[in-house]
Amino acid sequence: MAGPASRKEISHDRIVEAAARAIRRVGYAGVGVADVMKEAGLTHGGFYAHFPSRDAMLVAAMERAGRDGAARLAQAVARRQAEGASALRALIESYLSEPHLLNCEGGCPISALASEMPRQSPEVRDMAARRVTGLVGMVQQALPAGADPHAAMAITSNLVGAMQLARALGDNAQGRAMLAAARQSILEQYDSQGRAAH
Amino acid sequence: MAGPASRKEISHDRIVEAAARAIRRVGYAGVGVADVMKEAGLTHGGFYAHFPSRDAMLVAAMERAGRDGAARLAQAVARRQAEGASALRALIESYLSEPHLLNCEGGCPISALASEMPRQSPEVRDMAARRVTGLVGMVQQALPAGADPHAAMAITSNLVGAMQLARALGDNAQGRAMLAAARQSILEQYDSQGRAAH
DNA sequence: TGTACATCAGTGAACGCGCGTTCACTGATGTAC
DNA sequence: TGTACATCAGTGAACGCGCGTTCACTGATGTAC
Repeated sequence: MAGPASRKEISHDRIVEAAARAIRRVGYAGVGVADVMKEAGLTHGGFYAHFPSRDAMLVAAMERAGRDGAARLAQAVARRQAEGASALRALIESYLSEPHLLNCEGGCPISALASEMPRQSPEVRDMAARRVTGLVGMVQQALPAGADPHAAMAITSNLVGAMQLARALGDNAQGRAMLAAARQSILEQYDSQGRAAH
Repeated sequence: MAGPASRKEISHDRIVEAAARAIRRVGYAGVGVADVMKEAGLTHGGFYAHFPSRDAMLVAAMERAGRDGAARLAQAVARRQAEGASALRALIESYLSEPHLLNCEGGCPISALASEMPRQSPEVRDMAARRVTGLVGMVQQALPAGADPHAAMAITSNLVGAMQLARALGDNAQGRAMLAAARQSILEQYDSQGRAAH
């Protein structure tokens, strides 16, 4: 990544970025090579100078989406912690927030793609599994040092499940109730201050 | 549904059943009209005598999958309750079981399809939302009478999230750990006997 | 600095292929008398 | 009971269309002298 990026590297980056957004917006099965290239400002013919196959693009897109999603989440968490929230509360309230509910395209790729993962190629599945492990790790770090790793896994599955069900129900009272229920339940069980604060 | 089923009704039923399995196996985006008809023992040409469109089939398939999944789950729950488990424990251990992890095609359509739901037609989304509400209802009934409805929502999202992440991780130690973590966490928080029993 | 050439990134037409959908037809089932 | 006809469920070929992939070509960039 160091050094001046060549013209091709710049294009490659734009393609990956477009693909990372596309998989979260329309799903693995919904992304087309031509659409992604168009969104990157190119024509479809040049695609195979950048990737050996559509599947290889999916792998790169998943990696990028995971990295971006994690970075964005970390930012939101830091903001909330600066306002005095505990690490866990900051994470839970950032992840299960209304902006994240609405912004699937720019959010966590696990919530956006979880049920499609078992149907992907081994390469895509491996990358996806790594992203899941990464999210569990972020949750683990928000817990007190030495916390049971099972807690981080359980919280992660609750985060992902709640966001997906909320999106399935839609941007309405039902969807928001799903997010609120999960926030409340997790904090009640795992946040030392319980649901008292905020 | 009463009365002797006509030849066409029998075929229709076989098509819906095949579609209900197909959506859970390959996802909404992965099912094709011809595949479903073939699995039902018919040729694709006759499809439009049964449904006005592929999308209408998806709606019927979702309804059937939800009904079947719920019935199968209720059976498993009853079996476990007969062995002395609490209603909640029976539900959690049935849903987050290894057989359910492996049998996506015959299991809960919400776990199989959650992340694809926001991308479907209004008709499919409506049916899917009804199925989500149904699963929340089953959890609610397994909780003590008068329990906070938020608890049922939180538990449901944890169930669905854990099953999806476990499937994403695969049928290995990681996947099974995800299921175990969620089972433990839910029972610890909501089962009156905590994690003592069993 | 200027010229000639090689390299490179991207273009756009073309390819097979499988999809959802349509439709003329077939063969079986049911009905009328 | 037997015959003639109408109805019905399903068949299989065909349709446009969009997909992933390939490839001959173009025009810009970089290099040699």
